[in-house]
Amino acid sequence: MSEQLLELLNGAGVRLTGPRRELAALISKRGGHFTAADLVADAAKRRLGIGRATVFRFLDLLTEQGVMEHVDLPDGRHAYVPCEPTHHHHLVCTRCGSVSEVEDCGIDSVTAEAARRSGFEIQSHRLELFGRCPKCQKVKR
Amino acid sequence: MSEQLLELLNGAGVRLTGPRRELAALISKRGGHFTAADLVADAAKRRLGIGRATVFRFLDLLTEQGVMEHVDLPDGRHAYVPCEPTHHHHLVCTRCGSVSEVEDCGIDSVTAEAARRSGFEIQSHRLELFGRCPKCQKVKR
DNA sequence: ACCACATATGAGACCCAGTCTCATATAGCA
DNA sequence: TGCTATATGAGACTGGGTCTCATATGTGGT
Ligand SMILES: [Zn+2]
Ligand SMILES: [Zn+2]
Ligand SMILES: [Zn+2]
Ligand SMILES: [Zn+2]
Repeated sequence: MSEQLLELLNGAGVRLTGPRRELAALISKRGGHFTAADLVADAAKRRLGIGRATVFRFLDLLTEQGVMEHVDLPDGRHAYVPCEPTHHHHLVCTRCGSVSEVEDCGIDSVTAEAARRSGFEIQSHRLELFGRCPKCQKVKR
Repeated sequence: MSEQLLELLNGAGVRLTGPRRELAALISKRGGHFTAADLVADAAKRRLGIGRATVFRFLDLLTEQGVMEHVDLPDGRHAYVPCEPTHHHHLVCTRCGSVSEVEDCGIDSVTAEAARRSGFEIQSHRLELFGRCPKCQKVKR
């Protein structure tokens, strides 16, 4: 899992440093979305002396490479989620935090219709879906 | 324009105070999206002695009443946009900042399809569209 | 018109996410 | 092994937003 990340970075003319390996491992161990503070805390707990700035720089790097994205949770928090470098949208489980990805599933017709009605020329869009993953649906409310 | 806001607040068991009237006027004068800092600056410029906290409290109040929403601009900035209290989405002009609203235009079928494929039970979604408004399309790049 | 009291306000401390700077360390390559 | 571009850590700094608390004010009842 974290090998994928490192392999990708390797092929992008980027150095494979100690802190980056460790952060990649921490991220893949989380599996779903997380906040920057979560990652910083993870690193602190393991007493790897990784600085705040390095964490943010690494998140930026992954984002540039297209394997990480920002998501604004319904409660307003700002989270990061690892993902594939193709255009897609996120399904975020509001209970356990797991994230699935979906391709467009026809949203292009929605944006086209919105453009037609409004006269806007649409350049980009952002769609996020929030709910309960299959596992969490089985848990009693 | 700002009368609408005040009228609405009046009907919601909320006090019609001086600062609220003034802020309502400033907001309606802006017309599109704005940041909290913009509003604070507007108020400061007029030397109404309105405190930061009051501005944020008023924005929260309007949000609770459903006539204001948060939008995260593509550049990551956090903006507020006045709008109708029904479910809808925003078309934000990235050049002049004006905002249009669109109803769902068929996004329900998109979310339904995503739910079917993923097994998620979808509770809410967020869709934002960014582009150029009709006016700004006429401006040379 | 007045009062009483719940509610709203302003000032400023505070918190948290994210950025910047700069001196030091290190990966990758000759 | 050594050189150099690149990455790092510490900590200052910024900007958005919240909290506290003493004071002010809208509003409903008289
Ligand atoms: Zn779940
Ligand atoms: Zn899409
Ligand atoms: Zn809206
Ligand atoms: Zn425009």
